[in-house]
Amino acid sequence: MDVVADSTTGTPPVFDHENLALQAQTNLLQLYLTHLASTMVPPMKIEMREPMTPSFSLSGSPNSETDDSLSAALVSSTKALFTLLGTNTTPDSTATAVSKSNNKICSVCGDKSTGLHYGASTCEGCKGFFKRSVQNKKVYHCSQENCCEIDKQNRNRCQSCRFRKCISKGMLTEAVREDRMPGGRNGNSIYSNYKQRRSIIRKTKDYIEEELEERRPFQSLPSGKKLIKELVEMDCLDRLINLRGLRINPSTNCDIAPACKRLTRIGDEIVEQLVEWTKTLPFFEELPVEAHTHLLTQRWAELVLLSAGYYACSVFTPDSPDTTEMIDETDEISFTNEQVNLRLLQNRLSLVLGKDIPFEHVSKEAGVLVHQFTLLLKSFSNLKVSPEAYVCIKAITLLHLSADSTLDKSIIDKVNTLQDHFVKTLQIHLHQPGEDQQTTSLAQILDWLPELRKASSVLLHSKMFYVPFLLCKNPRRLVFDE
DNA sequence: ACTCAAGGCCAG
DNA sequence: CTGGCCTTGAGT
Repeated sequence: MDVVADSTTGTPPVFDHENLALQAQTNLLQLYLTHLASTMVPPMKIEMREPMTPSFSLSGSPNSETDDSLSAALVSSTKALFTLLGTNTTPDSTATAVSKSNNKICSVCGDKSTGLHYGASTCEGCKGFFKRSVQNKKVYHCSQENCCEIDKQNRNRCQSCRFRKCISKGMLTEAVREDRMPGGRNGNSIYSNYKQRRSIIRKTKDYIEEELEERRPFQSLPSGKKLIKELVEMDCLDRLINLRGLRINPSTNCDIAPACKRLTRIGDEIVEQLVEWTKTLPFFEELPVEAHTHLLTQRWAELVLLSAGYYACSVFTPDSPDTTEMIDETDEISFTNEQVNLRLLQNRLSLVLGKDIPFEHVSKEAGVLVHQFTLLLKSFSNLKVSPEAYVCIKAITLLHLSADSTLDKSIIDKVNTLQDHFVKTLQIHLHQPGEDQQTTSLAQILDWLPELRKASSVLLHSKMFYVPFLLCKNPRRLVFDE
C-alpha cells in the first residue's frame, strides 16, 4: 500500500524529488520576473526625474549564463508569458478615443489644449511645466496631502500635484529629450509601449476617473469605493485557487511522474497568476517594471498565503472555534487544529500524487509549514476581513518595501506613497458605516502583517508552495474550465 | 510643402 | 517660474 515506505533509504524519495524540482522552480520564478521586465521595458535608455542608476540594465540580463535546464524551461513558457503581456491591445480605439476626448481641453488643467505633448493633450503651460520639471530633474513636495485639485486657475499652487497629474494623464518623462534636439518626431517606441500598457487598464482607469474626477485624494490613483470595487473585481482569486497543477483527472489514474511534474509547475502558475493580477492594478503604469519585478519577487509568498487564507475564511466561514470533532469525517480545513490540517494535507497529497503518502512524511516535510499556516489562519479569521479589506491588504502587502531595497529613491518614495494610499483607503473602508459592526481596526490588521511575513519565510523555506492551496481547496472540487 | 510635437526665448 | 509664441526638423 505504501510505495514510499518500500524505499530502502531512510528519506522519502517523493519529497526529496519534489523539493529539488521546486527549488529549481524558485530560481525559475526569478527568471520569469526578470524576463517580464525585459519584455516590458523598451530597449532605449530611460531617464527619470531623479538621476537613474544604471540598474536599468536589468533588461540586459547581466548575470552569467543560466542553467541549461532552466533556460529551456523558461523558453518553453515564454510564449505563455507573452500572451500575459497584453498583446490583445486595441491601439486604434485607444488612440481615437484619446484624441477625440482630449482634442481641445488640457487633460491636466482643463485649459485650452494646443495638441499632444509628451503623450497627453495639454496646454502650453502644462507642456512647459512638464518639460522644465523633467529637464531640471525637479522633485516637488506637496504641502498638503497630495490631493490638490489642478485646474486652470490654481494649477500653479502646487507643483507636486500638478506634476503627478501630468504623469497620471499619460505624460511620459521619456518623451522629454535628453539631448534637447528640437523638431522631428519621437520614435513610436516611446509611446507604443505606454499605450499598450495603458490600454490594458484603460477601462479601469477611465471608469475610476469618471467617477472621482472632482474629489480625489491622490491624483494618479483615486481612492474611494470605485477603486476598491475594481480591485475586488480584478482579483480573480478563483484562478489562483484553481491551479491546474493541483487538479486531478478523474478518468485516468495518474502516474506519479505526471503528478510530480504538475506539482513542480505550480510555481509557474502562481507566477502567471500574480503577474496577471499585477497588470490589472490601477497603479501598474505608475511604477516602472523593475519595481514590479522587485516587489513581486519579494512578496509573492506573502501574497500566496494571504490569498489562500482569505479564500479559506471566505469559503468555510470560521465561526466554529471548536473544530476538534470534525476530524476525519469532514473535509474542511481547520482554523485551530494543525493536526486536522496535516491529516487533510496527507489525504489530498495522496490524492494528487495518486498514491498513499505516510503521515509521518507529510508531518516531517510540511509540519512546520502547516503549523504556521494554521496559526496564520486563526489570527486572520479573527480579523473578519471583508473582500474590500482583503484587496487593500493585498496591495499593501505587495507595496511593502524592505529597508534594504535596491530601487531608486524616487521609486521607493512612489511605492511608499502608494502603500500609504492603500492604508488610508483601507482605513476609510473600515470606518464605513453599514457593515455589521466592523470591530476590526486598522491597527489590528497592520499588526497581523508581520505574522504573514513570518509564515511566508516558512513557505519559502519549505518550497512546497502548493500546501496552502491544497489545504484550502479539495482537489476533487477544483473547477475544470478548459 | 505641410504637419505636429519637440525645444527655445523672454516678457511678465 | 510661467506660459504664449517662435523655431526645428523627421515624418507624411
